[in-house]
Amino acid sequence: MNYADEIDASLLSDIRTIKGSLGQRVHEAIKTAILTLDFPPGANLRKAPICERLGVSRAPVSDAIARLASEGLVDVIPQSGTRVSYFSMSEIREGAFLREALELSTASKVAHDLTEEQRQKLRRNLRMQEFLIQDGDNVGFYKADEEFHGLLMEFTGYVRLLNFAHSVSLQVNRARILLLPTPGRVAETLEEHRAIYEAICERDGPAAQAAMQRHLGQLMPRIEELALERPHLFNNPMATTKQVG
Amino acid sequence: MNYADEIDASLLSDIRTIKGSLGQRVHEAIKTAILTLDFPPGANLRKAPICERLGVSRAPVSDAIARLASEGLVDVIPQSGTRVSYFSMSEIREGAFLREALELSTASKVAHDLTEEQRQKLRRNLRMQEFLIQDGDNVGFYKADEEFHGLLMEFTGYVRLLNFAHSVSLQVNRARILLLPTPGRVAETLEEHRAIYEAICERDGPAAQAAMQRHLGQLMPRIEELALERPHLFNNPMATTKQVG
DNA sequence: ACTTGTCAACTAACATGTTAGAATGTTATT
DNA sequence: AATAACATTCTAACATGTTAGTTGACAAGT
Repeated sequence: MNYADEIDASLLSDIRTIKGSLGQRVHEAIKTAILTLDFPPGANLRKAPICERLGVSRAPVSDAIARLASEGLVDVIPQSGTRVSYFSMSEIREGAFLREALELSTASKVAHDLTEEQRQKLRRNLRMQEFLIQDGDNVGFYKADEEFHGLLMEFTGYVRLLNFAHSVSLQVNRARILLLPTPGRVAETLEEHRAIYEAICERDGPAAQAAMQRHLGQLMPRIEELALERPHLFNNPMATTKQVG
Repeated sequence: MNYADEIDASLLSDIRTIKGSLGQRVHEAIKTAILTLDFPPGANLRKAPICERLGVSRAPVSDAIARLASEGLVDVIPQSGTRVSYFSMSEIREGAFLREALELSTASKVAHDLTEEQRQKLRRNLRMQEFLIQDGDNVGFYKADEEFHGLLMEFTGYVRLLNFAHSVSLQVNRARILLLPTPGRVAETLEEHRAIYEAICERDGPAAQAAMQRHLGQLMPRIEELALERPHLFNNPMATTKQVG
């Protein structure tokens, strides 16, 4: 009854290039493998091959697994084993809700106390987005998009907010990686960013929130589609894979 | 240069009464000691006395400390030691911001899709609050207050939201325990809860958010006062204790 | 007095051995 | 054939030994 859901530890990146303690390095390496689907949902995460591949003992690997469990990327079954967690629409919806909550409050606060210097940084970022679209650089645009939201959170003065937002939307982002970029979407995204920017510049908190809400509201419907197209990545894992090859 | 900031492991509760793995039990016991200030900010958290007191080896204690570190209750100094974290106004302000973000989105969503059954539960809770105030039961009121907010989050259908809210406001709550209940405050609180309830019943999302914001806005000013009254609990720990005995 | 360097003591981080519970396959029983 | 008892084999959880980096005290030099 083994669905070939064993991990291939050779897919783990070399931890010697990562900073921090061994525990942190191992955590980082496994996390990357999970997010890139090298370790697919449902895969059995066994310590022995990981230790062998990375050349470390079980202690730092246990440490890393504990971190992954607290992030929700793996499920530890007591006294039995550890498995890469399936995509869960309920978790993803919840993550999207939490992220929206944080982004809305962020937009409101930044609209309230934006400085001129901060405004210029946003302006520059938007110009960069324009350029990257014209250049057809989708990967670059993705990063600029992330940076736009990161800048807003940075401007709140709450230094932990950005990390927090990342952790709540981790499941959402894991699923988002699977979304193929649709042609017109980048241009729309830019327009939505512009609307947020303009509301903030006018110190209009509610308008900034509304614009942000419209922007974020675009994502979930596309992920809901994904769940129908590739059900084997989601729980319940009993669903058979017939549609997609 | 030791400011008598050594822990007294005998203050740890017996872990035999707690459920879960040893790691979870140890975590729970230490967490309680920190939140009750039995382990004061700045205290050196040494493994040996903890192991001795609880009758366990270092492994589950290390596990517990890792959890505490991820919650921000302790600071691990690599290769050196672990200390109970000081109260940090920046962390507390940030926690309050995050909690507000979650509570506002929660209030809005619940106002949107409240069922009659849910309305009745809120109604019952409010009646209980009234009774407890008349009864002079402050501790009971505190719990009913928590339950009120818990109910709202439960009604969103997002099962992890409540845990999340707890974790973000952990630092806020740790400080809140030190606030002495001021006489008129409970009655005011009840009024604020009522305003939230009524806005929600009228399906008025923005009004529910506004009422929630007024409610939550009462807390931080009192904590800011606390920071001035008892500076030795906060960083920086160099501040001398002269005012309070 | 004020650095600077050495050393001893302490601790987190890591490695490894041990225990006990869960899953799975096998056999015995009906 | 279905099922219940059993045994085998996993693994997480736990215990304990080892390593290496940090800290602080004290001594020596300025």
